[in-house]
Amino acid sequence: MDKRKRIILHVDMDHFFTAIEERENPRYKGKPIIVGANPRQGRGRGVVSTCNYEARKFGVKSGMPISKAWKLCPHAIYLPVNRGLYMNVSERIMKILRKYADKFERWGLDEAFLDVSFKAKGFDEAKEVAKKIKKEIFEKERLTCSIGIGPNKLVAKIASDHEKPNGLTVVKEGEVRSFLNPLPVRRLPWVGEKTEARLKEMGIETVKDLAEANPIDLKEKFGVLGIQLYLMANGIDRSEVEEKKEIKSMGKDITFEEDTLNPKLIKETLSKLSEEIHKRLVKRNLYFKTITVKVRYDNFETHTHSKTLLSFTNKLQDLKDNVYLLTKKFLEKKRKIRLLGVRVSRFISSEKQKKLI
DNA sequence: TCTGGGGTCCTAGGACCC
DNA sequence: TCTGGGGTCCTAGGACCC
Repeated sequence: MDKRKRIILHVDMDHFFTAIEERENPRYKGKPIIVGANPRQGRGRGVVSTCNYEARKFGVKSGMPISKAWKLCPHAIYLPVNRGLYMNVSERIMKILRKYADKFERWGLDEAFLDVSFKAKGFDEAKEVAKKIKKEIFEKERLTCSIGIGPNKLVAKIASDHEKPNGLTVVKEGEVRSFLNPLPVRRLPWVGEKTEARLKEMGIETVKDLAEANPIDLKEKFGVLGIQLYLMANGIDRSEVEEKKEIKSMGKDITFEEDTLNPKLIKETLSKLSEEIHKRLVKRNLYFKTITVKVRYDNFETHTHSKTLLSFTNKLQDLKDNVYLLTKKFLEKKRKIRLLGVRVSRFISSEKQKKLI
């Protein structure tokens, strides 16, 4: 085990999707831009994926229903999610970032962790590395990012969010406690709406409250997460920066424009979803074993049915047959369907599969 | 004639991340 | 206000094996 103190950077691109759209279309500059579902004059059913700072001035936020965004800011420029474009830009940025790291971990399209413990001797040098990174990304891609530096991933991640956009926040070991203590628990990773509410019931609202809570109580209430929460609140995070190796599952969901019971539409949609997933499987050379179908009814109630096959397959027909079979169970309910989803999991690579035969 | 204990796999649901 | 689509991980019960 290496005893050297760790120095971790978290790089977070500023409002990534809308920043790319602004760059590609200079005439959008200075105007509110919202990337997400089609607003359909306020009748759209998706959510806001990303919005720029001009749109945020009107109260628009990511994750918000697109219909609400329309009410707040009808004159914004509404754009669909151009995932292919963002993925290309992301690839180039990750390539830049990787050069600066001893160890590298991509986190979604627009974030990454860099362990620079060897490349930088101390936090001051790490700060210089961060400045270089920002400079190179801006020169090559005309995009800005916010960077947090800390003794572990947890602190780096929270630090990158501290000052945005185009921020740079350094939190050294000795400063971790005073940095974290005043924050609301919601700022910690894995604390979402539900966990925040349950903590509040226990009288825990700030990170300081959580750090001073009884870990036994937390473990009882939250299981593994309870221990994790206690450690995080005390600034402890030993998780390594490491690139995730293999994908665990692959799926596609579709929300209908209107809730439906139309058997023809349902069958066609299931076919399309299966075909899309099959394409991605072939591209990655994967065989799968488990199929899951997801249905969301008109009242947002969501259920899944899944089936594990006796052996691995990569055949489209196997996928479709099982998807239809699993969906049948849902259709018997005669309730209108809002969303359909198909997911496959438990993979094996084609090379390994061939060895099995 | 009332039944152990450990391990693994499968299924369903739910919270959370970006 | 009315809730996307891409994922990961955890929990809990039941089946099944030895």
